[in-house]
Amino acid sequence: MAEASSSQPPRLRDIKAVCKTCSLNELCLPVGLDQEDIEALDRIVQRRRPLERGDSLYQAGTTFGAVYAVRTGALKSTILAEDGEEQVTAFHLPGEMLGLDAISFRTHPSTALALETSSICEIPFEELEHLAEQVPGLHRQLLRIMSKEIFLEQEMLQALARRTAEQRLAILLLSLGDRFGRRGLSPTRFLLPMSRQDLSNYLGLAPETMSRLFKRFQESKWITVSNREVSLCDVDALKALTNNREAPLKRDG
Amino acid sequence: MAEASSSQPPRLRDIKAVCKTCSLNELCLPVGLDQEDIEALDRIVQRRRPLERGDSLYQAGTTFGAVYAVRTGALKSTILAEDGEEQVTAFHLPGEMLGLDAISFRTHPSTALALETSSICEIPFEELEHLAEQVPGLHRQLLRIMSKEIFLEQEMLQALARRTAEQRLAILLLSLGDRFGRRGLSPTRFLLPMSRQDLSNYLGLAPETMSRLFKRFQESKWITVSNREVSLCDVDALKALTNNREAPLKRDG
DNA sequence: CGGAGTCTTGACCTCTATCAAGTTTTGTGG
DNA sequence: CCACAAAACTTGATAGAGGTCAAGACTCCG
Repeated sequence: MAEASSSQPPRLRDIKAVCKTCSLNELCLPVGLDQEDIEALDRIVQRRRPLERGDSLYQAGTTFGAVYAVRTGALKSTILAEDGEEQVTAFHLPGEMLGLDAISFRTHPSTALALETSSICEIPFEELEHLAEQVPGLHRQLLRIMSKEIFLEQEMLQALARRTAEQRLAILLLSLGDRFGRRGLSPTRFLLPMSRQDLSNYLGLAPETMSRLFKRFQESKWITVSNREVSLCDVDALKALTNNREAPLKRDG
Repeated sequence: MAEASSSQPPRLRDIKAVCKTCSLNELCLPVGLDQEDIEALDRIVQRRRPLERGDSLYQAGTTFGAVYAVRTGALKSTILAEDGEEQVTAFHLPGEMLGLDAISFRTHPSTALALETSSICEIPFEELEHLAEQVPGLHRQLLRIMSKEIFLEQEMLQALARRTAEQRLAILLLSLGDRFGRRGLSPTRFLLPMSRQDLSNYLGLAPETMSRLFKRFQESKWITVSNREVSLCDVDALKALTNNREAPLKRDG
């Protein structure tokens, strides 16, 4: 993997490092931004001091001012349901953007919390729009990114909504692996940044069910789990699970 | 309710009529488009010949060229799950837009089918983007609309994902009423444009469950149903249902 | 009037939530 | 580094929501 390195200003390197596979990357590449444009984009990206576990990047209800990209660490988005329960609506891994859901109402509908120590890039939205007005193609690229981001999340939700608990877990594990894989990490062996509770909450399951699922998955030799360390041993089996609605789980032992 | 009427060119009236409450309306109003801009926007909007029940507006996999607004009638969006099952992902009522999910990949991820005879406005996306480049503010308005559209759908999915069957139905009925209400129709008494099967499919339930739910809702005096004719008799009760996760359904008789 | 499709109803059974203990891990202060 | 408390996680037993299967009843059309 060739790394662009020394011939570029440091901030730019950051963007590339952070956003190799994330939307920001797409901001630069397909619209043919030249070096100058990229530097302009780079100039508006702010580094923030790292968040500690439990810190919030933004709170639901606060005014929207920027979108964000995760450099390292992980965050969760949560909303407060009408009944007062907290609901995890998304996990954000390195290279991914968050805060896009606030664009329309100029208010964050969700709260973003760091699951572990995380460093974040902040992209002030005013300035991004301003820049986009000057750079042809950047604006439509923004549209495209948003549409995609949203489409993918929607797809995920759809997927989760009608599937059994075990299919949901399979889908999520594969998704996490895939996303870690894009960042150059192992797609089959990773540390879960989130607790079982966050996981089960996200998947719409009881924590107890999560626990039993992990156990079953392990007994079926599909994965290995130890606390937050996960290995996907039989990716094909997991994928097979997600496809057909039948095949509820047959232990052939 | 004052109606703007005769002082405007006919096509423009169409837009206003079609999009009184839909995103297109938002395209015009908040960014301060002047008459000239609105006419330019109006000029790119195409009328299509009406779709009959079962006709498709676009098929999944086909190239994206335009976004659409429903003038009259109703449509459903469906995707083909990996297992070959059709999944209803959305209903589109008069005044609402569809096709936005195709922007990022330039390919329609879903198929749009008319549930009844429907007339549709087509807005070629190329031209819309072109226009947006010339009209300051229109582009960011586009962003906002997309973000909102998507946020709302996401919210709906989230809502459905973790709720009981009966909460899902309550949410959907209220949503339909609300949407009909925005179009000037009764929010409490309307004809369902979709079959029970489509309904249950959309809500992620078995058709049999839908049937039983309608029965229970009726027994509880919350609604009246006769075939596709629905009356919401106790909106408060329905709303109460959607809020708390407890209160599974107590018939106090 | 008849036949296809849609909707309803009933019986049954599985999946997953819930309740209730245990057990392990994590975090804090000595 | 250890001890202890507080979380987090696991495990078992139980019950209920909702899926599935199988008939049966309407509806919509020609």
